[in-house]
Amino acid sequence: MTAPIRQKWQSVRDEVRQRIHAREWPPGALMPNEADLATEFGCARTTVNRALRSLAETGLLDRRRKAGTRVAQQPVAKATFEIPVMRKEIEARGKRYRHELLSRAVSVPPAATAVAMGCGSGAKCLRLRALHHADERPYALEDRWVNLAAVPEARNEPFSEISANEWLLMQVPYTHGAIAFSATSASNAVAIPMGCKNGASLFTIDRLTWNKAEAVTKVRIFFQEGHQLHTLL
Amino acid sequence: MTAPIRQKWQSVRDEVRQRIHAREWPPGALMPNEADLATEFGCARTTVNRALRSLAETGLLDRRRKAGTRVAQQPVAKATFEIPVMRKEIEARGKRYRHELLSRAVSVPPAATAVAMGCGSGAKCLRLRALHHADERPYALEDRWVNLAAVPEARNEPFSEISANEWLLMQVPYTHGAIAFSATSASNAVAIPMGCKNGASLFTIDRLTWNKAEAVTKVRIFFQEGHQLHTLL
DNA sequence: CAGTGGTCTAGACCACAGG
DNA sequence: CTGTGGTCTAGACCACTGG
Repeated sequence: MTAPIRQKWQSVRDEVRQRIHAREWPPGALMPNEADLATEFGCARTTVNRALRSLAETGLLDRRRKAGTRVAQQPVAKATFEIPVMRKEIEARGKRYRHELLSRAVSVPPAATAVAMGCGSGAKCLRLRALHHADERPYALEDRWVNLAAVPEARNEPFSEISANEWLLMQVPYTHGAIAFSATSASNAVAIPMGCKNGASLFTIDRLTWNKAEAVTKVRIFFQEGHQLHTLL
Repeated sequence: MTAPIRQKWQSVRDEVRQRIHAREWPPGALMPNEADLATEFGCARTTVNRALRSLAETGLLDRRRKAGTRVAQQPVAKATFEIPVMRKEIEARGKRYRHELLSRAVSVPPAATAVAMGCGSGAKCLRLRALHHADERPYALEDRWVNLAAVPEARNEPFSEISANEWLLMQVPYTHGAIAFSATSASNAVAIPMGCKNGASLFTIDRLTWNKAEAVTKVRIFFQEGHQLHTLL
């Protein structure tokens, strides 16, 4: 069923992976060098290099100059998650998306937030709280701070029609960010709009976004009870 | 402070990223083709290809044959997490690691588990429950099913000294797997060994591991209250 | 059909770190 | 010092797909 792999570097990658799984090259073993493998596989060294590099990126191989390439002793699992725009995530599940702005106000964030964003302790930020609905059922609650020093245009944007989630992506480029996953217990302020019990266990994403040296936005998203984030290894 | 980038493909990647952030190539815009960029940057097309490929992998670019390379309209954030062996994770935080086996029994898993693992409904599995301690405080609770048809050696392994986590990694290769993150509410069976309140909100990882067409193990790990999983974007 | 990205090659030079 | 991976090049052919 699966189409045969035509690309040579993928064949090499698969063959190497195969040998590792077959214990031909057990964990910790030193593999032949690139030039020898290229000869054996009848291809250019560049091709072997690409294959081995891709395996090293997944953590299966450990490569060092002069020391050579070794099979990792304890491969560290690397899981890559895609964090799509909320609208797309919901529509991809075949549900209808709706965005509801709960509150919008300019204020000075609490000290902990200001520190995390690295903006002055008296800096004005725009705070937005919004619900993302899937088929009219609350799917996620978003609690966001937007740094007005970095994004002055946000002051004039109502965010009633378009979610801050999407608006920021369109308007403001970002250079880097940090993200954290955790589990939190629903407080009243969260449980009431979400329609879940107080104390319910909610999957939570915290995300901080920067543009150069300036924090753009900090957002915490609470997902409805039972929400899971999946991926393949 | 940061060492200058010597590799040309990284310079090209950074320059392209720069232009995108500067709106020189706004979202949706069509970029010049590889050959033209190679001329402009004074390098081989291969080098440009590697730079653009790396940007496409992070979701910033959208590349299609004949259609060319475009800046993504809504870059999908991709977060990569490393899921290390529990021992290393704890020791990396400067804490002392200890593994405690709570129970070990051979039995037939519940239907839902058997289905998820794709083993026959009457298949014998080894069930292990264990605590991972950090400085003698419960750090995570592991609830695992090991498919004895795939790993018969596990029947004779006590798992008192070495955790199943590490033993399986050493003994059994795997070809692929699935992983899911969620938030669960601590039942009594979890809360008591973990020393947290019943109903506490716990970050939870479910992981299913396969070797070829055979399920090797299914594990659910509950982390102590407040646990976070971090990464950079 | 034809333009674009995807890949492969043979050869070269270099940075790094082991011995 | 020397072997190894990391990178770069110039050129080539190919697969895919938009027009």
